[in-house]
Amino acid sequence: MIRQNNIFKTLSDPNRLRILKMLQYRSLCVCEITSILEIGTSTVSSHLSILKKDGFIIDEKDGKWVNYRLNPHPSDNRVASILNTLDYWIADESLTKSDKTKMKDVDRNILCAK
Amino acid sequence: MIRQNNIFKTLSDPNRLRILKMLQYRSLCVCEITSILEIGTSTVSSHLSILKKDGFIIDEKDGKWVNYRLNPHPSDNRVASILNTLDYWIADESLTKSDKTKMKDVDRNILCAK
DNA sequence: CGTACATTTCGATTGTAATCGAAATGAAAT
DNA sequence: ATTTCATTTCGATTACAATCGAAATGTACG
Repeated sequence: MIRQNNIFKTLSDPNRLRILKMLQYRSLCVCEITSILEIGTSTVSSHLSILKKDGFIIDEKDGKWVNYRLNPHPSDNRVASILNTLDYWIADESLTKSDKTKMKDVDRNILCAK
Repeated sequence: MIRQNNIFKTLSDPNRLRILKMLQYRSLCVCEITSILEIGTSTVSSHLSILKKDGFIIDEKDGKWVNYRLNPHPSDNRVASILNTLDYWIADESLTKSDKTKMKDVDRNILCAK
């Protein structure tokens, strides 16, 4: 099997879907996402680079932080379609709901300093 | 990670996408699909059961054959959306084009008898 | 009912993606 | 410029999905 440039592949991972749902509400830095998903920082970074490669998200440097947010102008129509109707495609189940709750309490200044 | 009832997961495999594209044109039995994809029969059967489980396709018994075709009435709205605009979501690249060509020459009566 | 044959199920193998921890990178501040 | 700290990259491990071949199932037909 040859090519693997499949947006469905990118959307097939539950943690990547959780990230997209979180970024609906506001942009987040890597350490915030790490704290909410409770997986390793390097794993989160890897997921973010996959989402970025396909144009689902963009990154913005802010000092020592890197903020990620949903891409407002995706070049791929299909990516734009998904992002415009994210709640239609990705159901709001218990996990994404609790992620949302956690987002309110997350503070990168407290959180990310070990 | 808990749940894995993800239609994107189902759509993430290239062979399953090829199957959906082929079924756009007409229904096919397992041995025809096997011959076109050039992978094992049991593998094809497994892909078909995954596509069926999520409601992308249905099966119809026809004697010793089982014909598979696109589900005309999916209960999941997202599945219906994908199937209604399949060419939008799945680009028609070289592989799916050659699959289409092969479909014309495939005859289950010649093909499936070893 | 027994043979033929399409399909499915099962068990094992292989390939690939997700994950982790450590090391490297890069930016800010002292 | 050196330290601090967020992030990324790298290498290795683990988990899971795709694949295969063999055995089981089910249906038609003689």
